[in-house]
Amino acid sequence: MPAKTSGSRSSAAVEDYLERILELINTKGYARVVDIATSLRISQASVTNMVQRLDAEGLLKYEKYRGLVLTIAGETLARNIARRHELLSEFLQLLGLDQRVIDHDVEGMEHHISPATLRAIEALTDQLRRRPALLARLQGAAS
Amino acid sequence: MPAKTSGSRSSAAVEDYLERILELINTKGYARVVDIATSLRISQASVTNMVQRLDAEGLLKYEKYRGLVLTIAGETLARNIARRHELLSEFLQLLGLDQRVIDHDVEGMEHHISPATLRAIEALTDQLRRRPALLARLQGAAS
DNA sequence: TCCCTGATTTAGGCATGGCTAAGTTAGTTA
DNA sequence: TAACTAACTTAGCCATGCCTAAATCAGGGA
Repeated sequence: MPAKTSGSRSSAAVEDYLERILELINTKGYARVVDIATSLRISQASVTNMVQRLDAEGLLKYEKYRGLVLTIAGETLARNIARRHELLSEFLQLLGLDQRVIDHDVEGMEHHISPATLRAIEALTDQLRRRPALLARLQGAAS
Repeated sequence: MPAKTSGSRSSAAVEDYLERILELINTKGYARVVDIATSLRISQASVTNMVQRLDAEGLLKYEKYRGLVLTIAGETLARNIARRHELLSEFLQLLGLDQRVIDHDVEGMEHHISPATLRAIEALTDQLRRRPALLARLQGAAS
């Protein structure tokens, strides 16, 4: 079986891991198993398992007991996932929703949004930002 | 353990079943195992399994080899799920997205949208409908 | 250097929600 | 009414991803 690189859809779990790993690397400079586990609120054992799988899929380089780094493919994917997360989050913020609701909904939705839909939401967000009157009207309706 | 009625979050799978069952009942007058299976593109055995579970959860009444009907709780829930699906679908249609993309994304997202977010999107949809100029600008960007 | 401890890994399970194969049921048809 | 067949159910299995408990590793201090 050839190494799976850009093909083969990533699962929601894989996307969550990559997103957190990139975030940890960006903020702390590295991503240890214990940090990933804490951040995702899952056990360290589960993280070890998934990290081995991500290594097998070529999304990161992993050395037992030592640590891990994202591959180019993994980092590119992680960046796209992070960007999607941010765009959705900004869109919902514009609608005046509570940040906890936003975090919950984005976490659930983000794995199911196709590129075309994301582009459309991005364009909509841009337009909404320029229409404060419209926004004011919307934010009255939110929780 | 008391019968679980309105409490306890439904899984995405449960929501998908209820949505299809209501749709079948509305269009054909009944929902047989074989119809549900075909509609959801899963095996009849899987449907039997889930239908028994939905019966145990009080969302429908099921008689072996005979058929099923939604309970009040099940129908209410199914209607809410269907409405959420429609609202999301209409919103994405307004953005000018391809119907196949819409179907795919809504199916994925719908189970993760909270009531507050749904209300906000509903309000946004209402406002967008009144602004053809804005819509025209958006639909240029979509695939 | 030896040991202690926190970090990590392995082993073995569990729940969800799919599947196929092998029966069972019941309505239709001859 | 007997049998055929489509619909349905049961039994047993699989993958994904999570878990806990029990090793194992590695770095720092005595």
